[in-house]
Amino acid sequence: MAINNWLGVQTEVLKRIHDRTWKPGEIIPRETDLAYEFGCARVTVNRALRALADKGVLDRKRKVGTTVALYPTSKATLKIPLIRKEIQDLGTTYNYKLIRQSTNQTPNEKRLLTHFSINDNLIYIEAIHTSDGKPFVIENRFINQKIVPNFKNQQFEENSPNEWLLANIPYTHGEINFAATNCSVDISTLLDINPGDAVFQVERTTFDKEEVITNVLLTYHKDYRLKASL
Amino acid sequence: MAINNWLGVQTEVLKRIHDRTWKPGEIIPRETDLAYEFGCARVTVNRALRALADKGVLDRKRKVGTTVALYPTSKATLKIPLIRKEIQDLGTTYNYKLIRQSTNQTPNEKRLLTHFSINDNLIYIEAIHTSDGKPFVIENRFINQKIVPNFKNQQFEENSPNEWLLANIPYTHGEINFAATNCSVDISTLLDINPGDAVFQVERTTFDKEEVITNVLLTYHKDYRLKASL
DNA sequence: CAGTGGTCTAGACCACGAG
DNA sequence: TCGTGGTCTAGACCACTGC
Repeated sequence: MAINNWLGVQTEVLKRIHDRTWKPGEIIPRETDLAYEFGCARVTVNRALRALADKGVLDRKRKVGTTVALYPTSKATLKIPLIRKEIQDLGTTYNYKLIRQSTNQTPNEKRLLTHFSINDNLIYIEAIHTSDGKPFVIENRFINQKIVPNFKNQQFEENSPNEWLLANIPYTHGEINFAATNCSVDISTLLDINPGDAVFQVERTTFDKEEVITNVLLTYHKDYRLKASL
Repeated sequence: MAINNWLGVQTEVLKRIHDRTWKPGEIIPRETDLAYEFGCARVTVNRALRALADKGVLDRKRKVGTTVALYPTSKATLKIPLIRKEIQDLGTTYNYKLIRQSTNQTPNEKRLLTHFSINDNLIYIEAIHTSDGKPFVIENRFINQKIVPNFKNQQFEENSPNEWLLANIPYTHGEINFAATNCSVDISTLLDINPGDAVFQVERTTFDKEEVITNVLLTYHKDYRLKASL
């Protein structure tokens, strides 16, 4: 009869939320009581409830207790795969091509000034990733030149800077923005679509503590869908 | 000298990954050894490493050991707030207005057939959420009529169906899709933008086990940005 | 101050999976 | 087979927070 593993406890708790034994906003029994009821250690109950609180299903507060969250739709997990892997997972052939590369750039777009200062030296890279030869996404990337001291011009000729950065430059955190834009003439030519077509853009900035490592703008082909799960 | 809490262990591990004592792809010492080195219990090390594995920083495999992930950019957390809360957090006034509502609809769009079967009875709702009176997002929602047995026509006159569903209909999981589209004439009129402008769309479907509860398509005003963190 | 969750410990056994 | 992470237990003390 005893539930003696944390996943079992989690399932039972979810069941009770689900059948409305415990309703949204209501307080549920304290860990000690649940442990007694389930016939397991309090730590086991704690692990189960903590996991649910992480997911946003429960709210926990010391001294007050654990309540069923009023609005559990709070968090979604988004897997951000390597572009190469994303394309290969579609069963198609991946290809990377460098379009343009330059050094000693200064931030020349508004969005960059959020992250870089006006005198920063940046490496600029423009590249395209293709799936079975068809344009998949355009990459516009700025890299803080300080963090690539021995930069060579051949560096990103063959390989995506993203993969090189991930393997060589550790980061502490990052920001991502998603948006929709009417695509410019330049981009539409590269993606082989019409100017003005709506395209999905992802802007990602990664940091090493306070310092910006890189800022990248990815402009996807127009039928791209990003998926996540709740 | 001892590190005797899991956050401390986590910090130390991150430090070593960061200063490249442990490089991407490399195996790190086993839990027992780290516990001995840090002077704490193995469970404490386990908790720290498990948390990092959840974040995608480490890969763990039984019998093999723990390795530093090659491509740590794997997961981002995305907070999906209530629209009302999102608007109120901007410091603006929130308003909800029902545009149209009908019952006994059948799935009439391709995307719906992924989730509903052709004979399902659905409630359809079209509504607009405004921020200081300006259009913010259009909501097109289908609700499985089976799960709202006592549906009244006034139900969503004053309040967003989303909030009602969250508080009253429990769900087990959901899917989210993000896309960019050129907006239609109808939508552009509602959002007060030009037809063809690129708009950000979020399609969300929630399930109660295998059964679909609701499918909603949110079409945001054109300058909307969705943010997430790594 | 007192009640609740948060965490640590030492030892034990289990489950997966590489060889 | 057997090494590694995964988990459980019982008991203890800590930390936050409402009263």
